[in-house]
Amino acid sequence: MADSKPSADDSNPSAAQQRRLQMADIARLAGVSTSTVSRALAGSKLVSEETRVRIMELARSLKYTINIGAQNLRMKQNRTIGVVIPYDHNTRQHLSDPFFLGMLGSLADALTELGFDMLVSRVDADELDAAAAPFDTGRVIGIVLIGQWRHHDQLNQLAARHVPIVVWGAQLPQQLYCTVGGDNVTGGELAVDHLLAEGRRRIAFFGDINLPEVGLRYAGYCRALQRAGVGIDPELLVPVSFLPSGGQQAVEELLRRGVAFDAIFAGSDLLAMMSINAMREHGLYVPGQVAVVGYDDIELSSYFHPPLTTIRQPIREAGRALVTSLLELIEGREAPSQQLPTTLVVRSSSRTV
Amino acid sequence: MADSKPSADDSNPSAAQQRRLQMADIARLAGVSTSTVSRALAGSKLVSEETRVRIMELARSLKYTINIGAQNLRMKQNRTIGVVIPYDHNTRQHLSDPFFLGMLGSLADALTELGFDMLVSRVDADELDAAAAPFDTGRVIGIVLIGQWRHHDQLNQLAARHVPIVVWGAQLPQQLYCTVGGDNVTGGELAVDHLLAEGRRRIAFFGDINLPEVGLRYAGYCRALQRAGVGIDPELLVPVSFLPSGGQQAVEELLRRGVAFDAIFAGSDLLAMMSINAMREHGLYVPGQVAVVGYDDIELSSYFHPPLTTIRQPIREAGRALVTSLLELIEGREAPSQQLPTTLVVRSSSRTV
DNA sequence: TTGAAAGCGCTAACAC
DNA sequence: GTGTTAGCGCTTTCAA
Repeated sequence: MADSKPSADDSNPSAAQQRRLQMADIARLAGVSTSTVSRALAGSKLVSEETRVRIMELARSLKYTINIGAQNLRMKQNRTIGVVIPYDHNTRQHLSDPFFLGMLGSLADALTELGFDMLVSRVDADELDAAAAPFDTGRVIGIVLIGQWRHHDQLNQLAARHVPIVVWGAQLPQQLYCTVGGDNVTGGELAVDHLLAEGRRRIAFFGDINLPEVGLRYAGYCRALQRAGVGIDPELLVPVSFLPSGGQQAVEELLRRGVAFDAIFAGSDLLAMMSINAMREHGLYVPGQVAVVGYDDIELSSYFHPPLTTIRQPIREAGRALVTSLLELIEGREAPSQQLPTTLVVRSSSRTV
Repeated sequence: MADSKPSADDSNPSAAQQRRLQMADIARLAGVSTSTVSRALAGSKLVSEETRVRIMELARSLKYTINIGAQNLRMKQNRTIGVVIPYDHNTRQHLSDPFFLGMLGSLADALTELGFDMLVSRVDADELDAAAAPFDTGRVIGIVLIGQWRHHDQLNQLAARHVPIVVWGAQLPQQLYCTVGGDNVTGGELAVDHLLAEGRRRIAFFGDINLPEVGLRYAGYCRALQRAGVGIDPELLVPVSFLPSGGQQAVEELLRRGVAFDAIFAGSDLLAMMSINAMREHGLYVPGQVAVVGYDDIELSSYFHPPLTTIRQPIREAGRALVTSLLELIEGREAPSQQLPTTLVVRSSSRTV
């Protein structure tokens, strides 16, 4: 049934779609060869002004567009970038993290601006090999991966296979792949310096420090405390799951432990917000009794009550940086990992007044 | 330079990428023809068990994957869906609306589940024709468009051209395209019924009722008021821009007008949150003096303070519904527009207590 | 059971 | 300037 004459597919009565126009049709209608049409549409100088205009006119009036698949195949080119967001197999977690979604938006904007298409896929984080599938099958010429998690080794393997890939995340030792990420250590320092300046001394840290980025933020936390001559109390480190109830659990664990604290530095804005809510339920006031600093500066942080002090990750710049690094890689050039500056955004949640 | 022998591209010294493996290579290595490889990889019964296993083994060990572009061209198939999010040319607005981003995530999940790829593109809302580009060029077999805005006519034109397209939005008269949307009228009614039940009578409406969805929500607002025998005061209708300052402006306009109000029904959660903040600055307390109901039930609404009462739009179901309707359309079947149920989620921002 | 050959829709030598 | 021809990487008749 394939390889039949190029007749309309009338074997399928329901699909009343007229056969798609192709270059040969335009050529026939214009009384020229397909080569001429191809050249005309490409704006080649090899075809006379007159014919070119005529053909373009014709194509436009018939709403003919070149079949990109065929063109790509022939030209061995492609202007599609893959964006992969791993998901956790166990929690079957949906794509709802506001920071990741924001990054997706930022990448969409950056790619659109440069005339690239964006192919989004989700893969099981435990099968990160699959992240390269759109590249292996030739659908995309490179991949941006959002969500480094704990998959350093698998990412290294991809890079070793020469898959052009750029990862949003932390720069780690023995890293073969290119990362773009925020300056997490400085981010941690900024947060803690600020809290110290506000007179806080018992600063809890909420986050899973096994995740590279969070680990670095904790390192910044420690460094700032040490520099200020404030001891680091391991009791103040509270590991937090990424579940919606994480913030509540963390606050309750802290209370259960009976450790005194007058501030929280949370690994994400979402976590900070959940924590503030949990504390409110327990009669703890922010910032009066506990000052809170979040991380990311997602859009809603400024609308929160109290408006959230946070470490801003430059998400628009991040999108652009990820894309430009990837394009370097694709061109066969070096793309050094880079850290984007993080900044402290002071709002009410941490102000002692 | 093209059409050269299939030798490695060593004219480009920087790109050390070994030539991509292709079927012919596997065939040669296995000592069979490409036809056999093709059949083996497709799991055809026409090839002997033994050869098939041998070839699959070989392909896997060499990490060979079929070039999908070529396969699609030959088979005239394609498993990619386009998701288009128009942007406002004037404001050059970035993709950051939490509800749209959430929808993007939901679509990604739904498509992944069904084994489709998602090609995301942004187009100028004033050139909605461009939304069909990925379809016209054969990149995708259908399009989901998020953001109906005021572009009813342009969308109708696309549908008239037989572009398989499904739009998230309101169902309008003389509509040629398929929409999936929340039940906006009921949403408006639910919100207002609830506020009335809480004893509020002077309910302001924040939103641009020229947008179809918002207009319907306002219609629901009016219907609920009338049913309760409460008059509709046009002074209470406040048009709001989609700028970040929209909430603030709306609140201030209401105060400037000097109209009394004891409740606000906002066209989106974001708007509700901004309004609550603006009121706080003006010494108005929520829900004490003013009860507030939002719309969408974005993830952060429950973390807001006070937790936001809102009309929930079922975003996960929406993603699935959009996709299944589109697939119907692609199969040449009818896809009636549908409304998904909206529900009232009562939280603190509207409770009189 | 396998291979040779044609062709999906396009582009680019190469000839005229 | 324009047409002829070959071929991008794959699938599928058709013949053996």
